[in-house]
Amino acid sequence: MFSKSTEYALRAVIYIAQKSSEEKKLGIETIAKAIDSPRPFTAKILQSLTKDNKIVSSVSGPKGGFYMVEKAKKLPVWAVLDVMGEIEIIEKCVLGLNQCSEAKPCPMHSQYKSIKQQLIVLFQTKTIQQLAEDTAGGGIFINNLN
Amino acid sequence: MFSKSTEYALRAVIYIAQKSSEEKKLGIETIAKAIDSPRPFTAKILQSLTKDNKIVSSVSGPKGGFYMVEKAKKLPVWAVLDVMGEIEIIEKCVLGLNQCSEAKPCPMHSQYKSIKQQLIVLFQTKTIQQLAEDTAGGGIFINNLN
DNA sequence: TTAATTAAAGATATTTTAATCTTTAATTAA
DNA sequence: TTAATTAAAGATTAAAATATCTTTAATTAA
Repeated sequence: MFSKSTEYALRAVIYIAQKSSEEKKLGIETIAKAIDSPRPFTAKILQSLTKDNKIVSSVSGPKGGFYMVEKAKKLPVWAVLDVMGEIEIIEKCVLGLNQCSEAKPCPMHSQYKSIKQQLIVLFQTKTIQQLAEDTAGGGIFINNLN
Repeated sequence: MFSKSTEYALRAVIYIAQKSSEEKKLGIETIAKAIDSPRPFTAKILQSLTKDNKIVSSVSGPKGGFYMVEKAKKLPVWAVLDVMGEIEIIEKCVLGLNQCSEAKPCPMHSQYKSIKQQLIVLFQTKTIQQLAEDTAGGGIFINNLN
């Protein structure tokens, strides 16, 4: 459904939310290994999530790394999708029409509408922290290893 | 949700189902104009839908063009998605894990499962002909014009 | 048979996405 | 201050998706 960038972004924030705090920062090496993603590409993605410290925070130098503050962990998954520019993917018309709406619908519109709404609700209500907690419990994974 | 290729493919088959028959074939020019898509690219896409005459049929030469037989019009939208290689997009894990399953789920798995199932049912039950009929009725569109 | 018309096929070009690499800047601790 | 460590930034490369162009083959009608 989403781009590779977004998949890595989601896995990264779930991992960072689960393992980091202001006292315990994580290096890019550690993160990329944990979520099984290409290191330099993951670094690029984290840079965009770090803009304005909105989702991920970072500090350069020794003992530095990436981390998330409690407030950020409580953000919905939607916040990540928004930064990654994926909102449109969910919202846009199945047939790719520029303005497909109630007033001027495509033939899939009325059927897709309710499914789309469920996707939006899911991503807007589910928080990063909830996903991190699920993963911490065990038996739920965010990488391809094993 | 889908690639541009697939969006054009869906719009094209809906139009062809609505306007063509074995006696009335449609030129690529006509089709591309009707669905507001790039002509040569649309031709390429129709070529793949024409493979084995499974979905679209074609005849070269004067009075030739593209058309669909009644049996093909009754195919589900899923058949088009399959040819276009989009099944994976719907089925695959939200976080991009290679094998995300009941046995080894990602943290979005259980929540996304039911939405995914609805998408599958929608595309497997809705036929090309049904979409064509909706469009023929007026007030429902498959292009960006007007 | 010839000319016209149309799709098929294949080569090419452009754009976007994915990924890597190199240099710079920031921070820390010795 | 110096050396080590780490992310930031930007340049570069690679691959895939999107789009176009040109040539060939098939078909029809004059």
